[in-house]
This record gives sequence, C-alpha cells and structure tokens, in this order.
Amino acid sequence: MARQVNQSISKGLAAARPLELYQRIKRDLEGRILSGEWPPGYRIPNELELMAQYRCARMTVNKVLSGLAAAGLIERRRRAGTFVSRQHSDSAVLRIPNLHDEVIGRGASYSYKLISRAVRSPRLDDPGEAEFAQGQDLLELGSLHFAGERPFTYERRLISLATVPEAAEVDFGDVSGGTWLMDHVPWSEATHRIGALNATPQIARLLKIAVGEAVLAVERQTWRLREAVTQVWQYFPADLYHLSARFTPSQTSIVEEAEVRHAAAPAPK
Amino acid sequence: MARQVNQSISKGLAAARPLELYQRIKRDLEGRILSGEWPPGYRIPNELELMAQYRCARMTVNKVLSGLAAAGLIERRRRAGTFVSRQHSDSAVLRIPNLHDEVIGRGASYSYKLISRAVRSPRLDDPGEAEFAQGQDLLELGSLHFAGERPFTYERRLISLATVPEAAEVDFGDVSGGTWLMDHVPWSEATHRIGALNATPQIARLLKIAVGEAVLAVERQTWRLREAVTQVWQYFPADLYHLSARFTPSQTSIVEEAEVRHAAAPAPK
DNA sequence: CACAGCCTTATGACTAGGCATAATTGTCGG
DNA sequence: CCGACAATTATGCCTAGTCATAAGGCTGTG
Repeated sequence: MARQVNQSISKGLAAARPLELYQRIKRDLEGRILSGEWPPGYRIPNELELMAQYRCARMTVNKVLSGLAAAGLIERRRRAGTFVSRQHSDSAVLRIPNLHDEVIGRGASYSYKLISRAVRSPRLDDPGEAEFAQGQDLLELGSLHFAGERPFTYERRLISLATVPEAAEVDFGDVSGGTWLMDHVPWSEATHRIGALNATPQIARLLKIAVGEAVLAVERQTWRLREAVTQVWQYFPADLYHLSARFTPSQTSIVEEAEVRHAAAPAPK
Repeated sequence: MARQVNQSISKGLAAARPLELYQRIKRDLEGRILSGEWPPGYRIPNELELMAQYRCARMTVNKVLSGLAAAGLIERRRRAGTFVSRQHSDSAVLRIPNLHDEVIGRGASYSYKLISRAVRSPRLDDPGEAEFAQGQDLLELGSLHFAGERPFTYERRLISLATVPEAAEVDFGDVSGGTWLMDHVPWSEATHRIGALNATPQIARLLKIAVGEAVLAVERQTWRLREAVTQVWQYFPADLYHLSARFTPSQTSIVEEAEVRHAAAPAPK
C-alpha cells in the first residue's frame, strides 16, 4: 500500500501556495475548458486517467469533477463519460440570450440582417476601445434582428481580432456575431450594463419606432480568460422586450432569459 | 482537432435526475443556512457529526462542505471548524442593490420618503397577487429615494405578511422596505425582470421628469425557501441609473451592482 | 506576571478500493 | 433483415480509514 507521497511533493513544489491540491486541479481543468483546449462537447479524460495524470487518488479527482459539474461547466453521465458542457456559456454562468432561439421559442419567425461590416483600427480618441483592441484591428458589425416583420433589436458589435483572428474570415451575412461567437469561442467572464433611453433618430429609424420611444439598452462585454472577446450594444423597443433573471444560492440555476413580449408594455399599477 | 462530440448534451438542462446523495445533503445544508436556522457565524457540526447524521462516509460530507466553501456559503478553518459565512446574503449569491449604499457610495446625499403605507387584502382580480399573498394580508408601500435633491427611484413594494408577519409592526417612515428586509429576512431565491418604458404622468410627476422620458423599470420578487417574501417595482430615470452585472464561472464573484450616473446617458455611437 | 515557544489534539485533506449504474454490444425471435 | 431484450463492462459514486495541519492550551523562562 503506497504511502502518501504526493503531499510532501506538493509541499516542496508549492510551498508559497497554500492552495489545496483539489483546487489546483480544478483551476487547471477550468483553464483547459475556458481556453478552448477542451471545446464544448469534448469528452474529457476519465477519473482513472486524471488520477494518473495528477498523481493523486481517484476521490480527489472525483471531488473536482463533481464540483465542476455542479457549476455546470461539465456534464457527467455514468458509463458514457464526462463532457464539456455546450451550455456553459449560458446555463452555468449567465445565459446570454441567443436572439435566434428566443424569437423562435416564442413562435415568431426570426430573421437577421447585416447592415454593416468593417475591419478597422481602434479609435485613438476612445481609450476603452484601445484597451479592448490590444493594438490589433477590430471587426465592427451592425445588424438588425427581426421577430416576424418587426425589428426588435439593433445591435452594434465589436470583435477583437487580437483574441479571435479567425472572425476576420467570416462574412456574417447569414449568421449573427453572437451566434457565431457562442459556437466558436468559450468565454469565462462577462459584464453587463443595462439601461433605458429615448430613441434617437437613428435608432428610431432602424427599429421603426417613433423618436423618443423608450428603448432598453444592453451593453455587454465578454472575455476569454483575460483577453477581451467582444463588446456589444443592443437596443430593444421597450414594448417588445425585457430581460429576466433568476437567482438561487445553489448557483447551479443562474439563468437569464430574454423574452419577446407580445402584449403591450404593462403599465405600472 | 479530432474532437469527440456528444450529441445528446444539447437537448437542454438535465431533466430531473434522481439526485445523488451528496447533492441531497448539500441541499439540506443550504436550506438550514438560508432559512436562518444556522445564522451567519454559526459553527456547523463537524464532518464526523454530519457523517453520523446522514449515515454516510466522511468523504461524502467533505465533498459537500468543500463545495459549499467554494460557493462562499461557509468558511472552513483547520482545527477551528466550519462556519456559516457572514456575507452570503450579498456577495455569494447576488448582491441586491441597496439603494442607500449605492447613493452614498457615489458621494451623493441620500434621503428616503415614504409616500404610502397600507395593509390590505390581495386583489381578487390579480391572480399573481393572490398567489403571492397565500390568503394572508399584504403590506403595500410606496416610496421615493433621492440622490441629493433629485428623486432617482419611485418604488412600489408588496410584502407578504404570511411570510413576514413582523413587518406589520414596522412603520417604514425612516427605513426603507428593502433595507429592513435585508436586515431581517434571509432570502434564497430571486427573480428580476428588467425593462424600459416611457414615463406615465404619475411616474413623471413623482420622479420630476417629463412625461414620455425613458424610465428603467425593475421588477423583483424574492423568496425564502418556498415562501414569497416581497415583490417590488422600481422606476429609475434613464439618465440617472443603470444596472451592471459581472459574471465569472468560478462562482465566487457573482455580483450585481447598481450605479448612479452623473453624466447624461451615453448616446449610441 | 507576561510573553514566547512547544505540545496536544481536534479537524480538514487525501489515499485506496469496492459498489451501483447505464451505454454499449451481443443475441434471439419475428 | 430488423427490432426488442439481455449480458457486458466502462464509468461515476460512495465507504472506510490514514495523514498532515494549525488552533488553543501548557509550560517554562525573563
């Protein structure tokens, strides 16, 4: 029966780090998933292989994997194996609404129209944009999303070609930036800013509403590890859209969903 | 890259699996913490005691506790024991913005004014309200929150006296409903709905803005375990307020914060 | 009496191995 | 030839028990 060799090893190597073994393993696996090395749907090594790889006991690996599964990053099925979740970009952390699915789910027909597409250098007068671009070029997209005949989102998006150079090869005429990114780039962090504004003439024209109508504005930025991936501004007519979010402490069911309203905006009571 | 793809994952969230043992234990412990049975700072039974209580192995308990510690609900210290975290009501789960702190944090002076306070029975013509009240009376509050001289929120709130009967004794002239509830009722679940609307005459008058100005509307409902606690509608002038949220998969830093804007609303670029 | 350092021991982290489960494969009957 | 059912076995889940760690007490010295 082998003695516990590993503890003394880890102590010698990582004396400065009080991090527990299973936390280091967890970090490592998270990194592989979020970096894209293990893409969504990938079957990760089983407990026995990981055990050998990290020179630890099976139960330690199991603890890590159970934790990641509870977090929604992976899914485990007996006999089948452990797979990187496809939805870790939505269910695990925050469900970034996929406009296509939202509209279809409400029974309306969805269509998408690309308005503009340009590769350009970041504006020097915009420090936020400069930091986002990291000295590389940006891809800027403007698009409209329709539910039935009505436009329900105008979207302006920046994609960092420093982080996602392959986006430069995509034409985005048929697939929206959000959909393409969700399928190709796992993200690890996101910030949202949600506000309201009165429709400017430009927005009113694009959304086919009156100037001054209330518009819900969502600004979102996502990162993969520490690299900025995309930044997007979305504008919704107030009577067509609202965001909803549900939070529970188990942290497994944090979900944000977007709904397309069919009735008029509910008046305050 | 030779990627092994699993097809059945994309079918959506797991459909009510039989729930493993350690997940049941985890739920149970969460319940005790969130219900207030184990208040913040409480030292929970050690692994040996829990092992006996749940008739399982030590490692199973350890897995649960490690998970809860990673989620931030508890804190573990060798030799000292395991304690319920003091901050689980804000940082661990979701920080429900406390308007008072938000305003003060921005350097503006905060004031609060109660407009109306009434105990009443639920409206029979509102099924949502009936379900919320559970046959008991409701406490309805209307209030304004000011940043400096300007009103920046009009808030209408319902409190379920079935769940929080002691709220009937509070007069809410000095302390807002949200503040009082945060200090007295731990919550375990919350839903948000966020939208935009043009100011109605009533809202415009209260917020001292023009009729038709864009307003950010937040509807929030919270539960303690399965019992509804409160339901609130908040209306913010669009130029004064937006919500922001930051998400990461490590699950430790899920935070939502509200900011008071000082500049005008950023125009779309 | 106060403080520092050693010692005890409660406590959490880990190892080792067996059990239960369900996806796959094989087999039989229509 | 195809579908339903059973056997197989890879895989995740759980139990049992050992080891390292650090909080708090104890002892000895200034």
